[in-house]
Amino acid sequence: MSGRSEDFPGEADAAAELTAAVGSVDDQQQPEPTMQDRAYQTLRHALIVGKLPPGKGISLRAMATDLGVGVMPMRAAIARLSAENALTVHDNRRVSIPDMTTARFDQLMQARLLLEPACAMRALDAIDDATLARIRTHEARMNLSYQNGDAELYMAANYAFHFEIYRAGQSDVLTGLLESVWMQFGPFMRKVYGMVGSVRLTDKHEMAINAIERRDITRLKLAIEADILDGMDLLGQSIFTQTSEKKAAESSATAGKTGRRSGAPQARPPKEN
Amino acid sequence: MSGRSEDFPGEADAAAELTAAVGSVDDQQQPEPTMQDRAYQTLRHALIVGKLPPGKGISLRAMATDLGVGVMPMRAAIARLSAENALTVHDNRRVSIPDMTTARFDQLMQARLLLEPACAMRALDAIDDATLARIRTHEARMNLSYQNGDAELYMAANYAFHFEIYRAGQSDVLTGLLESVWMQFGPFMRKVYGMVGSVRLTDKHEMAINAIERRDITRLKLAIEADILDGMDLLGQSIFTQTSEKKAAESSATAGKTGRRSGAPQARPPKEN
DNA sequence: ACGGCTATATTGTGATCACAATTATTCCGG
DNA sequence: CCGGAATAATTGTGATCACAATATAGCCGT
Repeated sequence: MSGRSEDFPGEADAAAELTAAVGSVDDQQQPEPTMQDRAYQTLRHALIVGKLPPGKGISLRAMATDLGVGVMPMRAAIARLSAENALTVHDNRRVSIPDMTTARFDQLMQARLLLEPACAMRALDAIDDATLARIRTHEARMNLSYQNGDAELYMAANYAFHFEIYRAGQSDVLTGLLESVWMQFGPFMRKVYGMVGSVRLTDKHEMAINAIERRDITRLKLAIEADILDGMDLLGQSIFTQTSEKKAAESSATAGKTGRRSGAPQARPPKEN
Repeated sequence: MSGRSEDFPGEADAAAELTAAVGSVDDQQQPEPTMQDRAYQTLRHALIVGKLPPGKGISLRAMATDLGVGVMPMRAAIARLSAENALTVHDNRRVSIPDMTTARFDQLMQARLLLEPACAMRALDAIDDATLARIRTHEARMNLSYQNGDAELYMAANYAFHFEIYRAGQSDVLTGLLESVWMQFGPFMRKVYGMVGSVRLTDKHEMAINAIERRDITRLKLAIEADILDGMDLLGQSIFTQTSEKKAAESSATAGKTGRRSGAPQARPPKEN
């Protein structure tokens, strides 16, 4: 389990892996962050970057000792992530990374398709040269990490790219909702780590940058939508074993209605990994 | 109730008022809820119903003694609500109800307009007779509380009405995002407590029910959008002193771009209120 | 009477201990 | 060799104490 190529770097003892390079994806407050913020940011980064597998159980004390923080800050961090639906709390009072189902995948994609184009449109003419330069930097970092095969860095740059645009829209409400969505979406990416960019479709990020330069709002919207749909196809066809290939087409996110219901919302003993 | 008609029931000593009728707006888990869940549900209900004024400071120990719970459960509840952006945590490490600004109001309305019609459309043909009966019950409760002038009950029934529909869409992701939005939106309602339904526009809830009965998806979408826009006009014109009346038309949520930026995200000492 | 300084009170953060419940492990009888 | 019962370990929840930082009240000098 630990040595496979398509598997995870440090699955059981993700301690050192988690703490590495935490502040790269998000940092914006200087008044010396608290310990619970450090714990939160570490876990958050691991989630967005796809470092944590779906269904993995999260133990309070174990994670605290792994991360080198006390139990109390870790408790606050886990509580916060649970509130953001980035962690699932079962009725056993035990928390874990949410499971991966086609229904949840479609829901997350629909949320992205509803919110992200709107955020981008809000942001369009609020993007000044400095912001555009940062956006280009993120895209360059993406291409670089793509060539190097560094999937985690690729994910981090992808997150930074999108949210650099969305935050320019100056809607804390929408970006807050989207951060929750991305944290829920991150663990899905883990399953396609080996094949990130295996089929390199036309880069929708360049299209988005061009649209921003030309202040073309409809093209920007289309670029964001196309980028989301690309990822949707890539993940949807790789994660879930599609027996009937026509289902991939009609299970579109905007169409919704996956038809499958989960019965009790969350009532299943979580496996430790 | 006890005091002025348009004013709040118990502003400073909201202890007994907060604990009253907490499980009416939301209850769904039987394995004896924990103390932190009780505290969370109480505060959550107070937020959705509009019982808490914007800008009000939330003290951990004070709120704990007021609610009759320990400090630790209250800490967890506040942490959870802060993560859902229902409470604002300042860089002073001090939390408060978010402030009321036109920018935030527009952002919340845009989020509602983006998510709620989509949720309703998802739900349409998943609404069976039992669900429709519950929806009618909520609407009846709304009309009743409207006649009695009970604004809090009106708000609770309104929440129940909408989410009875949205939850039928079976998208935990979208409903989770919407719950955050509604908790942020609740305190805005407090400012128009006296004038709820003062101008009784055509009831969009009946229109929604009719659309559900006839399985008319476009009419349902229009009904939800119209309901949101009605509340937007009602609140937007009452809360904020609109000097130029044309601004009310062009500050539409879908258009976004309120133009006002808040500078530092959250850095202002909260008044205890 | 008013402004600036000190002292008191209250705040959030974090550690440590205790407890009940659940899970994992061990051990014994078959 | 296997299955079930009893023990041990680990889990989340909550209380209590300690501490530094902030806000409030009080006071005195002008």
